[in-house]
Amino acid sequence: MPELPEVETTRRGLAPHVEGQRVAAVILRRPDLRWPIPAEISTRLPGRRIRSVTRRAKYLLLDTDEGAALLHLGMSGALRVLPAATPIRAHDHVDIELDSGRVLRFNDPRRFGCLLWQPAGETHPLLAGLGPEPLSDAFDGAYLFRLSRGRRAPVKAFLMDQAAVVGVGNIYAAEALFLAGISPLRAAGKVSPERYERLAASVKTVLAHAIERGGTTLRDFIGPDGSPGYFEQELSVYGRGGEPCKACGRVLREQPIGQRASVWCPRCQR
DNA sequence: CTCTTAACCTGGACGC
DNA sequence: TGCGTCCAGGTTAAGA
Repeated sequence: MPELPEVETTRRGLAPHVEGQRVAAVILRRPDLRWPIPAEISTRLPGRRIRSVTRRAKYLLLDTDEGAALLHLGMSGALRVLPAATPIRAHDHVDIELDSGRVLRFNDPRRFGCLLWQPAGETHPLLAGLGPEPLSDAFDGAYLFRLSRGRRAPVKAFLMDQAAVVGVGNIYAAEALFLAGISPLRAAGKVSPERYERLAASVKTVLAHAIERGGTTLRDFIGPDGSPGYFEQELSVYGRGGEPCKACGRVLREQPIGQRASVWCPRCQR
C-alpha cells in the first residue's frame, strides 16, 4: 500500500539503524513472496556491510559492496527494526539480523512484496523501465506533456504508470489531480501544457507534504518505528466519495478508473 | 506501442 | 456467531 511517501518514510526510519551494520544472518521463514527469494539473499548478503539504504521508485535497496538487496513492500508490506528477541508474529517472512543485535524484519500479509538481489554494477530488470523520480528536476510539466501526446488513457492512469513517473499510486494520484483541478477521466493526450505544469507541481507538493507527515496510514501502513503516518487527516478526495468537497461543497463523485477506485470533485476538477 | 483485463494473496468490513 | 461478498495503498503478464 505504500506509495512513495510511505516507502521514503520507511527508508528514513530504517537508515540510522541499518547503515554501517554488518549482516549477521538472514532467516527466511517464507521463501515465496511475489517471486521466490533468490539464493544470493542467503549466500551473498550475510557477512556484508550495508553501506546505505536507498530508494528508487517504491523499491528500497540495501547496498553492499557485492550488490544490493532489493525490497518492495507491495500492498501490505512493512519493515521494522526490532530487538533480536522480538517474538515472531503472523506474516513475519524475513529477518535480516544485524551486528547491532537488532533485526530488520519484513512482514507482508498479502505477499505482493518481494525481496530480490541486484549484483553490483547491474540494474535489476524491474528497475530498468522506470520513469523519473517525481521530486527530481527531470520531472516537470514539459516532460508530462511531451510523453502524453497521443495517449487516450485517462490522465489518472497515465500518472500512475510507473514508466511515466514513479511513486504515484492511487492515493496521491487522486490528491494531485484534485490540487491541479484536473478531472481524472480526461484523456492524458488532451491535457494542455499549462495544466501539466500545474499537475507536475501538484504531484511534488502532495508527495513532499505527505513525506513530512510520515505518510498516510489507512489500514496496514506503519512506520519503521511502529508509528503511524498522519497524512490521511489531510486527504482532500481519496476515500471521501459521497462526501462534500472541502473546497466547494459539491458531493464528491466516485467511479472506478482503470479498475481502481477514484474520487474527484466534478466542479473543481475539469 | 498503447490499452485493458485478469491474476497474485490475505484480512477486514459489511450484509444477512 | 457464522458465512458469503466485496474491497484494499501495487505490479506484471497476457491479450486485443
